Amino acid sequence: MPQTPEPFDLSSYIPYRLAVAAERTSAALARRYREEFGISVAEWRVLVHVSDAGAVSIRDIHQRVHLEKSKVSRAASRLEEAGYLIKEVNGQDRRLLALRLTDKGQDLMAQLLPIAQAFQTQLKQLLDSQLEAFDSALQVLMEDDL
Amino acid sequence: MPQTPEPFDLSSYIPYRLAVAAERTSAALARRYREEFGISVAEWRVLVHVSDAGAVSIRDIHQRVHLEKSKVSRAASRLEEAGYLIKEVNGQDRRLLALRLTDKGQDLMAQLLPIAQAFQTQLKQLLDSQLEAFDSALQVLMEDDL
DNA sequence: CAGTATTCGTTGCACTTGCAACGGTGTCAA
DNA sequence: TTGACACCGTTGCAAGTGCAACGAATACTG
Repeated sequence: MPQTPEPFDLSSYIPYRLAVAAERTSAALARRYREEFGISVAEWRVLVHVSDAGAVSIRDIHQRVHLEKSKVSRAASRLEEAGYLIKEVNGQDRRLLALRLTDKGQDLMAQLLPIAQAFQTQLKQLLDSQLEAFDSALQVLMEDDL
Repeated sequence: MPQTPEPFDLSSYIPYRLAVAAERTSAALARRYREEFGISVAEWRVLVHVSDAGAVSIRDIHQRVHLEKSKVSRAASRLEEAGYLIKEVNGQDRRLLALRLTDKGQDLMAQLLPIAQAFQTQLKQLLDSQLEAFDSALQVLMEDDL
């Protein structure tokens, strides 16, 4: 019996499908604001959290938005250099930073958020009846031990 | 009316959820063979396609497994250097390469494939009743224009 | 044919990434 | 108070990445 190296169908392999779908989705979103605003995905996540939560530390962002702390640090530095946010030292604990949006940063978010919302709406329409199951599947993959 | 910068919940944002789920899944899989076999995700995809399709070109792999051609080229070079595959020139069209697994490469796949299959099984069990909808949602995200 | 255009895989380059290590700061117990 | 320890953000470094440009090979066109 020849040991056929049992064919493996990558295109039905969940980690692969997930990676491709995520990459396409991120790329589609990035297209919508990278060229116009020069914002990367990492910077986008930092902006969202700072915009939402006010004065946050690098560590806060790291924990909340699933980014390496060095990635957060560098994204924040780029955003600071671009004038979208400022870094202050936290008075309570001087190891911590307190990141805040500048006016320019708030203007930026006022432009970015509608784009992001529209994309979310588009995706929801696309997924339609599968949305609910899709979402709870993602929840499992985001939280369970793998 | 103060223009509240309408809160944006990143944790319910599909591109974000998808990215996190994909990253966790890929990381979990990579853990299972990176340390033991020293194989990256790109190399894994190349291996799978070469293992499946026999003598393939860089371009074939590029189109089939969603990898930049330079990424494929470099992954293939690493795999060649590690002795898992060989590059021959295609006799019909000498611009093309024909990648093939070596015996060592086939041995490697014989070890990797069961691990990959087991992980797929684990994921299917985890997703369970949502699996079908999840899969067709991924199909949409992989194929439709976004 | 000759000459141009196209395709293939590689590579140079600038940039990003992950990881470990670092200095600066705070905590806690002796 | 002092010393050991833990935590924060940054950075050095090696490796990986995307993109454009390249030489080699082939296809096309007149």
